[in-house]
Amino acid sequence: MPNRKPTVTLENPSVEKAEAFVKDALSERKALIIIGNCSVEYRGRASSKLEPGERIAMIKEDGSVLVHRPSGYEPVNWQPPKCLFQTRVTENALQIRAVRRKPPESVRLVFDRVYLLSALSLVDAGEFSLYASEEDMQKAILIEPSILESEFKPITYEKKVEPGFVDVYGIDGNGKFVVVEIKRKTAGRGAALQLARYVDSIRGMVNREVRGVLVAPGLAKGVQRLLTTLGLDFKFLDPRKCADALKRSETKRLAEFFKVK
Amino acid sequence: MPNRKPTVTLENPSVEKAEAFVKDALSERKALIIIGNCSVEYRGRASSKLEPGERIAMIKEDGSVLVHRPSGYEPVNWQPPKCLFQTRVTENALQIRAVRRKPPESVRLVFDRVYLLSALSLVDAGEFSLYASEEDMQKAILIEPSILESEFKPITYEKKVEPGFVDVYGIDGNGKFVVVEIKRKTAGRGAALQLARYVDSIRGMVNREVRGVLVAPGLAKGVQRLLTTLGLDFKFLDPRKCADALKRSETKRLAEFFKVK
DNA sequence: GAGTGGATTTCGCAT
DNA sequence: ATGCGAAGTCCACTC
Repeated sequence: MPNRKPTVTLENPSVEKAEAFVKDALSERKALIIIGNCSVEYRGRASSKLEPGERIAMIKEDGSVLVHRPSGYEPVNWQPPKCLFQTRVTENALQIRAVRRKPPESVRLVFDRVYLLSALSLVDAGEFSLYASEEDMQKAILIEPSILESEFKPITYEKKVEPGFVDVYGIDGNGKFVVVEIKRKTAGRGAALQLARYVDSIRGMVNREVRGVLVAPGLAKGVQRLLTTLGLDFKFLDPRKCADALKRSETKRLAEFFKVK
Repeated sequence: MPNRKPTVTLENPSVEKAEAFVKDALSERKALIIIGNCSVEYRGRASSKLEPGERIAMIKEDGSVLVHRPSGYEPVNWQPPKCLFQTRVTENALQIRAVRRKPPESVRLVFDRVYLLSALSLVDAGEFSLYASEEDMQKAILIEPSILESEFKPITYEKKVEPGFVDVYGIDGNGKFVVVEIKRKTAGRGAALQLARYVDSIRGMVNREVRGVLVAPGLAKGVQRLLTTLGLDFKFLDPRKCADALKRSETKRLAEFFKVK
């Protein structure tokens, strides 16, 4: 397509022009942005009424609908994908009804004024990848302990109150007790000191040698040295790798493992 | 403001023009829509990377950010309100960073092409009211049984598998057992027949007279007659009224009542 | 400020 | 198709 136009825009159209434009865009399965003064009614699992005001409405290619106020992260009204649309002009207002079955519900937008209308033909094949959160890193280690170190056997795990730390306890190949401290970002001095405290407190409780391992995708400057001083180990672990490990493990096994939680 | 302009729009601006426009809009706390080819990176509780593609980005007056692909109800990337922004041009691309503390996270949008840019000064004071869902109607009756009928005492309630029906059981002022069938919309023949079946099955289990009451904001044509034939009662109950009842009852009491669930 | 429960949750995955 | 659990859930409200 040499002459594709990603956006076709109309400013301050008459209600009639807007109707034609919207009908056209919807029939071509284009995404649509409508900015104007509107009221909204919803009927379905619940009901709602939104008194007139200036908002941003978005209809997407898959038939989802979003009505956004000028503030707030969440849409004030919406409809999930696969809606069917009905557009018409009533009492000099542009009316759009979005209906879906299962569950049966509908949203009706009534614009008495349209400021901006834009039909979008967007091409988006970009891959989206979400890397592991801290909790996921913990999961990955529990499921595939070898990503920490070969022969490592996790015993128990714990979710700490303090943000930024999630722990795993286990036994290493030499029978030593291992305390694992996980950090999803570059670990600073605080992480090392925190871990040192845990190791110390556990030394008094366990009848074995105790090792401390700091797990993170990187170390801040000087922390490596601090770790050595404190007698702690460090294991480089990229969240991406954890994400991979989680993907590898069948979800089933994962679910079973964590349903105790 | 006699000459307010709700939307100021720029089509296919150069990256430099876009930068100036965005900085301006952000400094004036305007809402902003940016449509173009972009990649997105997120770092925070987790991390994510979104490869380039054509998307709709929205920055709202409260500093929330939404990045929408042309399909899907949910934003692919986002940031809740109260973000701080940083805008600049790097390698001929418009870069916008939205940062927030607590939790510390950031989203970076990089547009190498902007198709449409619109700064919005929207006025939206319209009130939003959400009326009761079917479950809410049930709650309302349990909390304030008098909205069903005076002297009604709920005993137990049940959430049915079938969509569209939620039940309450109780005793009325004459000591009769009452089966309540709730419907949030105009009740049809099916509702009446369904209720009749329940009443019948319960008559065999309870050592009292059993009444059936259909609760709904309206009846389809001919259903009133059917109810009479089946010996069932009808109670008009507007979801709005239930919503009011819920609002009246302190949330505390409500929470306590339903934490058993 | 942290913890808790609800949502027109939505979404994905297993049954 | 249905049900169950997770989410960068978000959000409102209690402690």
